[in-house]
Amino acid sequence: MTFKLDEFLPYRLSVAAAQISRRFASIYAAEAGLTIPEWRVLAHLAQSAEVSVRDIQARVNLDKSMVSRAATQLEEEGYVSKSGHGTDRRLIVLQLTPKGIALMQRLAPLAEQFQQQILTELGPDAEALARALDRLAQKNA
Amino acid sequence: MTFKLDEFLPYRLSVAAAQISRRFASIYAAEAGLTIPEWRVLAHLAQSAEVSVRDIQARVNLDKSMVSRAATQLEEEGYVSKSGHGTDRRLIVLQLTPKGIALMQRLAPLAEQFQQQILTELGPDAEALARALDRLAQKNA
DNA sequence: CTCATACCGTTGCATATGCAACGAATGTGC
DNA sequence: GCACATTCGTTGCATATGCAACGGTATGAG
Repeated sequence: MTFKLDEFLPYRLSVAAAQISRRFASIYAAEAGLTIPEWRVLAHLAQSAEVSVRDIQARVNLDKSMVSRAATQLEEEGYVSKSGHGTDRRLIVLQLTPKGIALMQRLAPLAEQFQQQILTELGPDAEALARALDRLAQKNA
Repeated sequence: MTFKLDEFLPYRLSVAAAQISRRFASIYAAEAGLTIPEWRVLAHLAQSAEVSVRDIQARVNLDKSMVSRAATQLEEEGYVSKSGHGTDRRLIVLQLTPKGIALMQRLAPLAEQFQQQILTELGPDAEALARALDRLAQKNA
């Protein structure tokens, strides 16, 4: 039996990602009581202004039901507003409220700081990791 | 608002890992009807001979309840045997049955082939990615 | 020896997740 | 203009997941 799980790339990638997600999740959970899907939707809106549920779903690798529920939750908490699209009434336009913008301004530095810490841990291989993730994202598009 | 989710490392790592896991999961699901925890337990036993639930839990970043359920399922399917530990009767010794070994001999080449495909997609950055994952694993130990 | 404490694996339970179906709306072929 | 297929977001539901508590066992202090 020659197979070594410890040397299997998909496995190691999965473990590393889960651990890092968990570490960071504890940060924004403590700071704002957000779940992972909520954080992603919020952060995506911060970079994309006005988007539909479908736009987020496509980019974030999150089921649309999850995006929908996260958006509803964020709306109830006052961070996000939902409005109808002008010409296509199937679409919903999501955007941050002032309160949502304020929250992101509080969270962005924490995210930046966390990322910086990871980059430091990675050292010289950080750049190659970034390129590798780009390649994987493209191949799975 | 300057935060860019697309450039946020934890997020990109998580998306990439989820996509790859999903791709590979479809392979062993089709081949043997295994779930992700089952695959991990099986693969871990393939490299570690006799281990307890706790050993697996510690290495695989999987809740012990999940390991326990996966082990029970694998036992029912005849891939794994459970036996009592000689001196410490709290422990359970898990090991592959001949049927389990045969299954791993069938799956290992598929895993190898899949990994090879990923490495090809990654190109020259594959090595750096491996080193980066090593560093992350150490930091989170 | 005895009691308190810690550990192991299992199980119950509340929550999270993903798939499928649905109503509403739009687009398409004829 | 009209059926028919497709898309959007929501919701129902079955399953997966993670935490906490439990019974059983071992360990350590006194």
